[in-house]
Amino acid sequence: MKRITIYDVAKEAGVSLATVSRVMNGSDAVKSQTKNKVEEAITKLGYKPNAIAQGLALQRTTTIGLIFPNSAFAYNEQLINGLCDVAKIYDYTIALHTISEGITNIQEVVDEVIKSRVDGVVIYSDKPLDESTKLLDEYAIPMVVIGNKVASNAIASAYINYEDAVIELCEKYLDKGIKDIMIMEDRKNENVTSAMLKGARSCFESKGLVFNNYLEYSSDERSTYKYLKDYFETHKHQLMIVNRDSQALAVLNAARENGIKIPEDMELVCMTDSKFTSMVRPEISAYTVPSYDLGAVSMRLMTKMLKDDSVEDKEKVLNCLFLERQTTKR
Amino acid sequence: MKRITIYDVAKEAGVSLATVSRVMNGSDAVKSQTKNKVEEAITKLGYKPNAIAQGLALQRTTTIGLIFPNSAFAYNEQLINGLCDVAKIYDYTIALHTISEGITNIQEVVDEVIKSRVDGVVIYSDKPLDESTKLLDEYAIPMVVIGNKVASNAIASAYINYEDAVIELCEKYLDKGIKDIMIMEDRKNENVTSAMLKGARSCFESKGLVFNNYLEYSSDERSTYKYLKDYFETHKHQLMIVNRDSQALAVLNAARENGIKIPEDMELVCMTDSKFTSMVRPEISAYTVPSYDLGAVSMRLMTKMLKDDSVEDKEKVLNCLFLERQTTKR
DNA sequence: CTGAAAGCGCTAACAC
DNA sequence: GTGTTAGCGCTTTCAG
Repeated sequence: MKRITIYDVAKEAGVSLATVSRVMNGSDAVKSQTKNKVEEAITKLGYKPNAIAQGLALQRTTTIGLIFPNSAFAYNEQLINGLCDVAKIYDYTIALHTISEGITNIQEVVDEVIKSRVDGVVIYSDKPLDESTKLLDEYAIPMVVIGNKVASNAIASAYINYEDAVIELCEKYLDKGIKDIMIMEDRKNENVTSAMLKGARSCFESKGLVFNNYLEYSSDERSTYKYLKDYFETHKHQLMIVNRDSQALAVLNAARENGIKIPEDMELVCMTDSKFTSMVRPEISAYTVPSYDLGAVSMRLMTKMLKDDSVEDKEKVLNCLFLERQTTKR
Repeated sequence: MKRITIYDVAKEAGVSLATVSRVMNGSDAVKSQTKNKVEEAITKLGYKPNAIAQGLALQRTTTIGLIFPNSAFAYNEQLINGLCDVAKIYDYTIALHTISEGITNIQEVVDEVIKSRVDGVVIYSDKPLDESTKLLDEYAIPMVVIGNKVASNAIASAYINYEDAVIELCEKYLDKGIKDIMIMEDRKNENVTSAMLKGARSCFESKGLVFNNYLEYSSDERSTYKYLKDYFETHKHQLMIVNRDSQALAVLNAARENGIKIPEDMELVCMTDSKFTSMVRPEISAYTVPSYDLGAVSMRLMTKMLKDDSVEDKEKVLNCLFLERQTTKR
């Protein structure tokens, strides 16, 4: 099918292209009679306006770029849904730019994004932001960063309040006299783990204690399990705090195989709930993370920035909620 | 920062815009001296070509649309990675259009896609294709459909060969004299389950038997578990075949709580492997699905269609491989 | 209320 | 080799 343009519609309706444009955009009052003629022509020809040409003429594309590490897809389904749903509500299209840890040159992605002339860009990052994203700032492209606390004029950010969650958790246990709390650190989510450590430290400090109990190991679930299997032969803690479901499972398996009973001998809390935590036995106590909301809020922030660049509150912090299940004692 | 155009570069370098365009596209031989001047100007000004203007001029956007049900994100991380990686290799950008079961009007999404003037569109679908996608065909937009067997001139497709996998599996068990094989059907993945049933039926038939053992229930993991917990009070099978990891977990839990031992009393095979299948105990025997490849192949198919529209083999079928673990007997 | 025409930034003939 | 110019499809003044 030949691509039909606004000219074709104009000819068919016997008006000028300007008039067609007007009825398309519902702008000025067009005489309802001619309006009807035009609309008939549009449906008759099956005309769909060319968003590219509109983009050129208007200097805006109504698409927002999304920079996302592909390793984060699996546990961010809901976040992406939130992002997409809100984008759809405000009639924005999402241009997806994935980055692969250690493979993709971020510089290149940023270049692409700039070339594509998106109206704004949303960046998800588990790690402190790369230098090269500063280029986006220079080009005055509105940005919202997810998972990072960033302060700037044209940059907004949204993230989960892991720090307070850990403070709450530690406080509860310290109050019960439980001090041997271990945080498992995997380097995949620097921001999250640093917030967790910060929370633990400040909580311990507030009680006149010092927190320095954390396990660092090279990540990937297989080796987490293997690492822990050795580790638990000689170690045990009163409470283990891990970040993701896969780590919690590794703890569960490794502990069991070393005769450590959960929750009797050792308790376990996962900071990021997923549908799997309640599907294994024992069910894993965890914090629900408002992942969908995080996406939705971030995109809403973006649309706001795009509308009036004076957004009052450029930093959105979302809290998570503890779900007591079977890996913690009542 | 003011958006700088090809005119600015031309002025800065003291040449015409055509020359700048030439060095950008590395086309004709440009005198290396002027080429240098231009390149200097480009870097000095930080010029990035406007992809929108290019799109208008060239009548192609180098972006391909991806229509994806948001419910499928969680278990298709690798597929998306495959899609993205290959798109990047061939310098295509991906415009993401999500659809929410029962909420999104597919017609609207298709409209958006057409307006956006993508060069092609990749559609992931667990279900038989919707009528409204025919519009894409009418507009002669190259399509590749993932997870669906579709035949047409401008449509290619790629999918996993679940049918043969099930045939192989059933054959093995029938040969051992095991006939009580149950397939669990969740309506979320119509295409997969229908392929599985087809496989089972044809295998049984080839042995002079009739297969009609399948459980249909309204999906979602919670209720799967609850449903099975009741079901296993009065039922037991020699082999259960399920589609996804969450279903396998539900079987595992429900069976255990009804005193059914796996694999001793009942064996279990999951058709779609995930990282969780080997993280639970017992580890779940499963078929590895070449999910990344499925994405990569699909996108490759797309790029091929975009280059020379005469792609010889428009149907790619990928096989899966059985991984024997602890929920099946040796 | 409607039409004519000037861009938006770039590519691709077509000249020189 | 390099410059000129006519579009690509649409929006938006500016006239009428």
